Amino acid sequence: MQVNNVETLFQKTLQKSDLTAKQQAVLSVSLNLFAAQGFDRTSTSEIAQAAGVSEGTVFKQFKTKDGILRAIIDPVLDQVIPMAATEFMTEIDAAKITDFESFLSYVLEDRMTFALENQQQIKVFAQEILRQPSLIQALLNKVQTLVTSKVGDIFRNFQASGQLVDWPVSQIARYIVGTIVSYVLPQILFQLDTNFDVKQASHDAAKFLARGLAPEK
Amino acid sequence: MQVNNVETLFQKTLQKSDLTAKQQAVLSVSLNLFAAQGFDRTSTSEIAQAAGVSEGTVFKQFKTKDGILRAIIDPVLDQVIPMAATEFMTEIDAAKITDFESFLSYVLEDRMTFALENQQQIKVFAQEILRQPSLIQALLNKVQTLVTSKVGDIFRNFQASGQLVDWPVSQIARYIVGTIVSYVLPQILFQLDTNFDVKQASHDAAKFLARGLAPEK
Amino acid sequence: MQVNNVETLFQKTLQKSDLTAKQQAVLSVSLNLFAAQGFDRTSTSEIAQAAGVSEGTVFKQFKTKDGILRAIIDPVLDQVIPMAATEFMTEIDAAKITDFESFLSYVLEDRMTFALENQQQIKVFAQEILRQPSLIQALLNKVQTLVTSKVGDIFRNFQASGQLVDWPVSQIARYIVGTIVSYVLPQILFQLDTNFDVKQASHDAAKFLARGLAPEK
Amino acid sequence: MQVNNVETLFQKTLQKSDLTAKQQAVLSVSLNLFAAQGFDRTSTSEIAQAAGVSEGTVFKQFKTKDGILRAIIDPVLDQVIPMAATEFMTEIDAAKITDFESFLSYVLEDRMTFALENQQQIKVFAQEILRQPSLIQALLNKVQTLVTSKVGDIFRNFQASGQLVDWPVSQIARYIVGTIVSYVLPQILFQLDTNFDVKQASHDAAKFLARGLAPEK
DNA sequence: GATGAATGAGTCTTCATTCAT
DNA sequence: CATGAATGAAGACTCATTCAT
Repeated sequence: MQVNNVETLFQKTLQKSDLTAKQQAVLSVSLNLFAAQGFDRTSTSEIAQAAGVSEGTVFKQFKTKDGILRAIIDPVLDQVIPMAATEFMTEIDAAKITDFESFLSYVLEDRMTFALENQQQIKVFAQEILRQPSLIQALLNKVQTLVTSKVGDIFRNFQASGQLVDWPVSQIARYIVGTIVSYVLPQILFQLDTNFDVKQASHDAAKFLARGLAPEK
Repeated sequence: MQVNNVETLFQKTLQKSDLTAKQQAVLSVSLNLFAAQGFDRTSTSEIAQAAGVSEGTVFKQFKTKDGILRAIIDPVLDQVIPMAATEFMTEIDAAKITDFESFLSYVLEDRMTFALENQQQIKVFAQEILRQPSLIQALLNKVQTLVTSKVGDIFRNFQASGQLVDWPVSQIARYIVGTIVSYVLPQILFQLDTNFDVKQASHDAAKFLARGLAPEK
Repeated sequence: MQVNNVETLFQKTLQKSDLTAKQQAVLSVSLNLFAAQGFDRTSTSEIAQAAGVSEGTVFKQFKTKDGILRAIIDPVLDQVIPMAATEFMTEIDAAKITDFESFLSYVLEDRMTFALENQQQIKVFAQEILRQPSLIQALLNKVQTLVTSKVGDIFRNFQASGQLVDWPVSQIARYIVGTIVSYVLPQILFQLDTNFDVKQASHDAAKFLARGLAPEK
Repeated sequence: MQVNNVETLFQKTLQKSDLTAKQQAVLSVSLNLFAAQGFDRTSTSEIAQAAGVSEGTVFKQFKTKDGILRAIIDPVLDQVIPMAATEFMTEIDAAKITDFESFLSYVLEDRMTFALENQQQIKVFAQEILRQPSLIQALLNKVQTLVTSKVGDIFRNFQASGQLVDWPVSQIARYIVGTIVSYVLPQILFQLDTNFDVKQASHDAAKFLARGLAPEK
């Protein structure tokens, strides 16, 4: 399993861009500060100081404070997420898993790991979504064409093989996502970076979901 | 079923307090503004204007802007939530539901309705939690003593009657809460106040949960 | 002769308005600073300091720096100028001067005195006009209806009595204004507040104009 | 009649100087921007962009922003104006005009054309003079030695031939300049580049001035 | 000579908070 | 208790200027 780390991909995106080392530092520092204390509670002078640059430098590149936020969010939305989604779909295909519970276990572990490894970005996104819910639509749009059809196919396969109940795709997806969130959100909120056993958690959750989503006898 | 509406309870709490009409207006307006645009993006002058009072009045009673936030959150935390929890527990007892799926259906409908009727407060809480996760601990602490034992008892009853799998209480609760959230969060974020069928949703979710949490054969 | 002093009228306008003493100080100080060193070269902190108020006070009332400028220019445009024009017209009527050169002498002295007594406002206006010539149109519009017809009547009277050449009103006015400007502008620019003899100047200029504008034999 | 165009002379001066093409572009662009929107409202980065050079280049040659302004004003003051004045004086001499009104007509047309063809420079000068009236003294000083004596001679000639009233030179000059300004200033301010008939205007004004300045009978 | 990233002092503006009336 | 003018610290942002490449 090769989980996609947005952070890593994000860094690569940065380096590909023509940003100088200082500008990259600004973005990197801003991400951390925004995640830790929120966009509104982070001042540009704070960013400048933490990045070791002058305040003018911050604005030279990003024009406005919102520009910094966009410079963090947009590439994730435009490049990282689609890239990660593609990789994820490819993996699933390659894994050729025919047992639904194993499939779930695989998916859950992958996505939980993904979420835990990208807590910062997720926190920034979460804050942003609270004040601008349209963002989630933008995010969904990016993934939709790719995922929807693919996920639909997979679900239909499992339904055909008698392992998945005949409910709408959206409903099934809802329960799966809800379950992932129920594990991941507390971790992110409380920074319980300690001994969270992803393997155990995904195994438990897969068992629960597999049975809740088994076909009605 | 008598769902507890925080808003109503909140208003009652206000009236019991010795706040003047203007002070109550300040709190009421603040709640709406905080929910709609966030605490940091709401200025005290905006509050004053919307409440139809002078800027000085806003501070007369609450001392600071944070004081307003606390005046909104604390009573909910200290009085409303416990009160609601107590009522909820009493209801459950009174309902004397012995069928687990029916029980779930009842609980889910009740809590979904509760959440949908208190979107404002929940949004303010959500924002506040993102920047101060300890709040969730405070909230849990308030409910814990009351709920934990009670919920534990209930779960153990259903386990004893062979309707509920023998997993830890926390894990079972996690799945139930996760499922509720998966229905309620999108509604709150996107303000889809239109035709959301709580009855249908709780019925579907109850079925899913009942099977996912059925004892292993 | 009762020359209208914009400054005095301006002060009266201020006092009639509901501005506090501090806000009036802000306007008064701004007028002087803008005149002395230009709008762009005057910082709001400089204004605050000179007015003996905090910087916040400056913005409390006028919202923006441009708001201060408008608070200086607009009342002059909307109230003072029309008022002054009316008074001026009334005076001319009352004077019942039938000799054209005497009339010119009277008018020139009056307007020169007016200009010299309101150097500050004129300087601010001049600067503003250079970057926003439409202002002059606004000014003309205020005075036009009142003055045009009146001035036209007067000129036509003098033409009828054979004392004024039969040129278009606009051309005649142009020469008169140009002559006034040729005396007044240097005074304002160089602050030669010393011994400028308005009486002598207006007498000389009146003689020049009366002959230049005498009917062709 | 060969009217002197400062712009052309200015360009020649530039080319004579050892400025590179880029530096010349900076000056040329600065002149236009300063005239259009004022010195203070024009940023050096704006100049750099409009001139198609880097921000550093702007300062390489002229050291400071004020340096650019001086690089525009000084050559005009030091070389262009004197050169133009000399040419003008030579022309007048060569024209050998003995009729005062014809003389005025010639001079007025020449200077009006000059002013209209150099609106940009004049606007920059006007702005600069408002904040630094000493500039006008500098300008006068440049022209004075040359013009004063010459103009004095010419006036005295016309006075001797009984065509010009016996007033001080400064007063006569004042009326002539005032009349020119009364025609030219509105044109420059309102950019009425359309059909302004210089010939007609100078003819009208010459007639007015000739009579206003005729000797007293 | 030319570049443009970097600088940091300075600008306008906002806002929570105070206090005399 | 209520008012709203006043405060001043802090914020986002601009811009002339420098300097290493």
